[in-house]
Amino acid sequence: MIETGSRRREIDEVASELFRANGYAATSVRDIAKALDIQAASMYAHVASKEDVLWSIVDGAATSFERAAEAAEADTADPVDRLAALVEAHVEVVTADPERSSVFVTEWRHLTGDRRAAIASRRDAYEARFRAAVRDGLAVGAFRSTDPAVAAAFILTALNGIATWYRPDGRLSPDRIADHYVELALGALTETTR
Amino acid sequence: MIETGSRRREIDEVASELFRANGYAATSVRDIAKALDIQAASMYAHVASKEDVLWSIVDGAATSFERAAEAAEADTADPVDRLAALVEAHVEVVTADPERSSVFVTEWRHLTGDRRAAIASRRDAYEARFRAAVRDGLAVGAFRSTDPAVAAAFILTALNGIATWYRPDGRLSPDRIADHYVELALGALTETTR
DNA sequence: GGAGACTCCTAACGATCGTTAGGTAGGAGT
DNA sequence: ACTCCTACCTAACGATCGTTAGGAGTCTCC
Repeated sequence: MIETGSRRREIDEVASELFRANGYAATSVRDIAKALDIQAASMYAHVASKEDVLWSIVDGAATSFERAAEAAEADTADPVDRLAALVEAHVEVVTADPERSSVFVTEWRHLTGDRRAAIASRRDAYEARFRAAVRDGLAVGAFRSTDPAVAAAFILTALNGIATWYRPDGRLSPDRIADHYVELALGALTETTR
Repeated sequence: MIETGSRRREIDEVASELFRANGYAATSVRDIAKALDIQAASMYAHVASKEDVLWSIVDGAATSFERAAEAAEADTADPVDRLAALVEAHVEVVTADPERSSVFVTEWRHLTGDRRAAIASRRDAYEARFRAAVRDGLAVGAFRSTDPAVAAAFILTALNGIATWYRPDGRLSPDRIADHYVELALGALTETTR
């Protein structure tokens, strides 16, 4: 077998940090091994290939986002509340594991073949949740007239940016960031007094 | 000399496309040369190193953003109008050259030494323009109470996302995108009726 | 105490990387 | 005619890449 052991998890952790800091292509297997104080060849007792490490990280992050979004949508019927819950859930996932999230957002394109296609469509399905919330909000007259695709892209890219700059020891707690982003995202869509 | 000739500009164009599509680290000098139908070694008649190509692209893009922001700020005294002008200018620069802009946003970290530090501080100065507009808008009571740093990051990362998905032959014209984003960005900050 | 899983080692493979050396052909300016 | 410049070539350099082969300790469970 090749997928067991706690070492496997350490590899993902260390690799996430390196991939976020330097990018997947600029990080060598020897870099990851060095951070674990082992030889590069020893990596292959735990992993079949470098791309497998990326896949494991990206797949795990994608699953986290999907599960959080599902839970957020489950107990909110109102479109506005649903969008707020989606934003909050996204912030929570990102801040809970910024390395993994950042790699998911920026490095998934280095996957090849079926895996890349699978992530591309899962990303699209995830974005569709936001588009649907915007569309439904428009339908009930809660949001100012706008293009759902543009609005969803606006909000989602803003959310993904958090993965780049967030640091656990920073000035802002995950909760405060979530509050801010919910306010900003909903504010962008609701009627203004101007 | 090494910096003249129109071939030099073609290198930047082709390299921008490849860097945006595959990333700097995953793009070889031979890839760029192949797209120009020349040998890899022939690249070095025009360019001193691979990093020089990245620098030329990133420096050019940074200058474009700086100039556009300066012009946008020049003829707008009101903070709200100024933020709107900054957003509009940013969208214009991105849509005018999405490849270059995308490389600027995502690949600048592969620069090394002084160049990397210089771009980091220029990026920060650029972001400071947005923070200042938000802060000034708060001061005159035009914006809902918020954290200027968070709000600026929110808007800027949303703006930078355009570089990733925008295609000149897409559904939306640069003008329509600019209008949408101005509306969304200002809406995020101004008082709502809720 | 033997088996099997887990972890890591040294050594090396072929491929590809950025880059340099040295040379050639054609055009422009004198 | 001569020289310079631009633009490209072939050939090759040392380094580094992801990965494989083959072996060996340590641990747990029967």
